[in-house]
Amino acid sequence: MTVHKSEDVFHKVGRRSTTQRRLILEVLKQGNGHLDAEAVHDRVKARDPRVSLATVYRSLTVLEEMGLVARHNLGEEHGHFEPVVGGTHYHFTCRACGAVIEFQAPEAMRAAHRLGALKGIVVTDIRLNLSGYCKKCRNLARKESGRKE
Amino acid sequence: MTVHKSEDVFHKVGRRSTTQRRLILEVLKQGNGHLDAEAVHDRVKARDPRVSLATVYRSLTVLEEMGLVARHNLGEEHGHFEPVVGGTHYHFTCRACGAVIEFQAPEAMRAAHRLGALKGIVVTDIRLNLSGYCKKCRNLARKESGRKE
DNA sequence: CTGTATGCAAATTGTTTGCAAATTA
DNA sequence: TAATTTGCAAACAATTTGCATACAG
Repeated sequence: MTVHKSEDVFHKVGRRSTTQRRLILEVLKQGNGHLDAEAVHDRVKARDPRVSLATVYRSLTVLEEMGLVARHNLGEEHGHFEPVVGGTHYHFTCRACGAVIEFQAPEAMRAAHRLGALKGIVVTDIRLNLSGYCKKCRNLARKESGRKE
Repeated sequence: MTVHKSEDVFHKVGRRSTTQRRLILEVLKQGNGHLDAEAVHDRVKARDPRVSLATVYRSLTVLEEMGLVARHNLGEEHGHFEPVVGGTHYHFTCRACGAVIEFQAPEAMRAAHRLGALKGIVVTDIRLNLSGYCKKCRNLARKESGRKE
């Protein structure tokens, strides 16, 4: 009778529901949605100082396997995580201020799948990452010709 | 009179043209196009054993800054590099055999730029990575439900 | 010659892992 | 109680960096 109590999601996949895991998931949901492991760790520590970074990583992996969290390599840097909520969306990252803007791109999906069909490929994952300058930083785009940071 | 001799590309940006840098660039151009730092190092060492991995990394960075080489995070793993040759293209990576297939996607570019215009964003870089199963491995797609590797 | 580039090894960063103790079911 | 999960610290992989030496300009 497929129950849907949030504490139950773990049991459904044969994993234990622990304080840490629930806390981490909660932090991710409340966060702006693009936290890296350390950011998650910081926020988690704020509520329970004894949670280790290792546990954060392990839990993120579990949550990812459960399909509750998605991992992104936004700026080609280290990993960022966000809770899986609504439909698929993609990311734009501002090279100047680091702001992340999400957007939908149905065309991209359609194109990708068309391509797949064309080449006999099964596309299971589409990752579309744009980068550039957001409205605020647009003006700076010209200036930045030298080394950054 | 903008000269275009290959040895000159370095001078144009105020960098020295060294044996190592030229060798690394050459290796990249001759490679299948998606080598990681170590693969580059191996191939370079085959021709000159004293070239260090550090130099490979430093040179790849330089070449990237010069726009001669592009860095990709294909399977969300570590970096892969390929020489910048023709037009823009994107990558599909097979989750089973690791094969990388390049493809064009003009629609994606158009969509991305349209989006940019729409939101007042300047898009300077589009990264579209698909993953799934190539024609060969398509059948395996079903099987893979458990842990991988 | 002057200074940038290299080699080597040590340092960093991001992430994973072994093991004993704590916790969940 | 039995089996996961956690914490801690040590292990790792990928990449970067300090410094003395080698080489390009």
